[in-house]
Amino acid sequence: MAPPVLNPSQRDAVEHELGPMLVLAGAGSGKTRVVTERIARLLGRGVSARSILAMTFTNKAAAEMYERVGRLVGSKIARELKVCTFHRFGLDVLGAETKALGFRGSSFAIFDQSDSTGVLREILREIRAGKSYDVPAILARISNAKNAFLDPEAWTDAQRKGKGLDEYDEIAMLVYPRYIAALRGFQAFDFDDLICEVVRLWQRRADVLERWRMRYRFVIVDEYQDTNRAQLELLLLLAGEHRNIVVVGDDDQSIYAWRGADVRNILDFEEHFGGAKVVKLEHNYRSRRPILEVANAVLAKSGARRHRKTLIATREGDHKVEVVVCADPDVEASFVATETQRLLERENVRPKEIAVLYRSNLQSAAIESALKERQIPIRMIGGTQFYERKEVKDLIAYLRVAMNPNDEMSLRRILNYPARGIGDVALSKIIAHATARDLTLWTVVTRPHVVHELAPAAMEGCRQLVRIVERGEPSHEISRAILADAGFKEDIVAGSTSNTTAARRWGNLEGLINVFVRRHEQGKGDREKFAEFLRLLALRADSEEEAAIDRVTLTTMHGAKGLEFPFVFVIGLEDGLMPHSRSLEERATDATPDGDGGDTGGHSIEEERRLFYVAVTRAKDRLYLTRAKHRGNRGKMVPRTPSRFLLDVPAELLDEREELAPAAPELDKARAGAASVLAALTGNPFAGGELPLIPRRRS
DNA sequence: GGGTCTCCAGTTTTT
DNA sequence: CTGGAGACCC
Repeated sequence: MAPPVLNPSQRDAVEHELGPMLVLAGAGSGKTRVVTERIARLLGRGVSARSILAMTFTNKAAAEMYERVGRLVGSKIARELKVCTFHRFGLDVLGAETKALGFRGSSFAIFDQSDSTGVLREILREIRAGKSYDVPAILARISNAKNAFLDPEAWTDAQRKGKGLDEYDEIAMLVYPRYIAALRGFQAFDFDDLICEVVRLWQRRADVLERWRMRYRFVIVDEYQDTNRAQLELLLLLAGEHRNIVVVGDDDQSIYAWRGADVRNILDFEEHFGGAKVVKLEHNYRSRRPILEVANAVLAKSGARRHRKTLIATREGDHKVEVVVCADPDVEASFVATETQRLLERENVRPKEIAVLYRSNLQSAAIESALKERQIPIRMIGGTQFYERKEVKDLIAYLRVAMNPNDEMSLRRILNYPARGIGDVALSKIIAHATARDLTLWTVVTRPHVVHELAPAAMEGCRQLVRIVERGEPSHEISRAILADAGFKEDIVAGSTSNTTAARRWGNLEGLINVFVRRHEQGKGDREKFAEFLRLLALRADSEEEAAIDRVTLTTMHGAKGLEFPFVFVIGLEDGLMPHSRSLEERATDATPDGDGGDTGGHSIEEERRLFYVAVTRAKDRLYLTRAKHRGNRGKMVPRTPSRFLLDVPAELLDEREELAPAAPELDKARAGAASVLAALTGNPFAGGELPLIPRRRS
């Protein structure tokens, strides 16, 4: 792929030694290579591996970087480096500084979204019963405030100064301080805290900051365009003095403003770190020329403030990018599936070389079934993370309580799950009793008879729970016993709308237990390691890798960032979907380039354009862009206009054709049916167990 | 306390 | 058309 010799700008970046540097790395320009070679070079120049910190956004990116550096310098030295996600780094700092934080004990919990949502829901119930709010929406606002490094007061000020405060702003401002207090009550941090609390700690404790500054003399940040204000503050504190900071990123691939990323970080890097060297990597080693021409055409129309870059092709090609205009989504899906099948059968392409990208998850179902009908193996990226699934979290909560009965969040979660007669009334009585006497929740649950007027059923429920939890030291065997005793299977069957969902959920639990078994076999099954594993689960979204599998990838355009495929379909290129209608609603008034008016989350049309650019640049050899002329909108079919981004591309760069009717897959139905049952398990990365037989739900 | 019904809304998502 | 959450009833 990339030539063995570095090009001049790459070499420039690799050889940089001291002081700040911004590497503007266009899509496919070999940035990971630059980062890894630069680390190797630093090491070769005598820099101690222990003083190098490289931060990324995802575990996957961190693992890849670590692995590639290892190949370059040997795993022994690589192990001394700190290569991790931002959040992991935050966790390390907080974990090492529990004393300075004034914590009781040395550990704290990490809350994921659903934990946080639960806490917030409770707060809302307390303060304003009656009206129902979109709790995740409020949480998102609080999260945005944290990402912008605004505490409740600063945030309130900023909000008041800005113009339109809607109901949700008001309510979010009201609950923000309470939310923080509630987390502290649980001795917990949410994801955002892992960054913000480090900054706060460093701000008030110069001595602590100094230690970390001394420790990490060289800081490298990947995907810098995705950093938020809080992360910038962290970097300014950590590296502002020695200024050995290298950031790598591409403002043209900034697609996460809606969750707090602030492109201004990369645009204004030279102001934040004065005298920074800037290197642009514009040679693209991934995509063939016709694909890059489309990508460049998309960016050429950008009205955003940006570091100007134009991708330079290094690979020729004679297939123009194809635009396929389909009658409707069914035709679109059947086109994708038929063409995929053709590639697999006639052109000797492997499934894993193909990807289908869409703007919204809603679009995946049609493609998914069209491919399944033809028995083409698929893998879907995204969707609910394994460890976020309800049933998985339920079992984990049991284990956490078994490990540590004072884990109150987990205890509350399982107290009445599966239902055992402890409803709202009983729960409030138990909590009231505990609070009044300053007892832990667990203490009360083990002695339910002391609670005033507790219903006999609830009392029995408590005893039952205690029996289940106190079965013994948590392990994979105990996990199975918990599932059986607590009645997970029965609850899942009763609560599932279909046999396949029940099978999938039960399969997830089997998968989780498989993970425990594997850890046990690897000698990581002892109490300490198991407890630590349970505690940090929130941080490992994608622990198990399914890299080797040979399947067609289905993912959102967001999910595709950082990936590449020889053959790519980008579907649904219609106004309203891409760009998404939400981005079109935006008040046309505040077009301030660095407008902080974007508290709405910053879904600008320009971000949609960049998203399209990201999608296009995933393709190495061939790119198909599809759209439907009609699409169902809540029931009825509505005519659709082509995406404005498609219209931004000169017609001569595209090869357009129409697809009017679906091509029927040639295949007998019985086999297709069997395929879809099997496919129900494909969402499970650990699919190892057999499909459990679950009785049909009684009707 | 728990099961059923109805109504509403419906981007993107890592840690 | 779907899923989730709240209202409502047993």
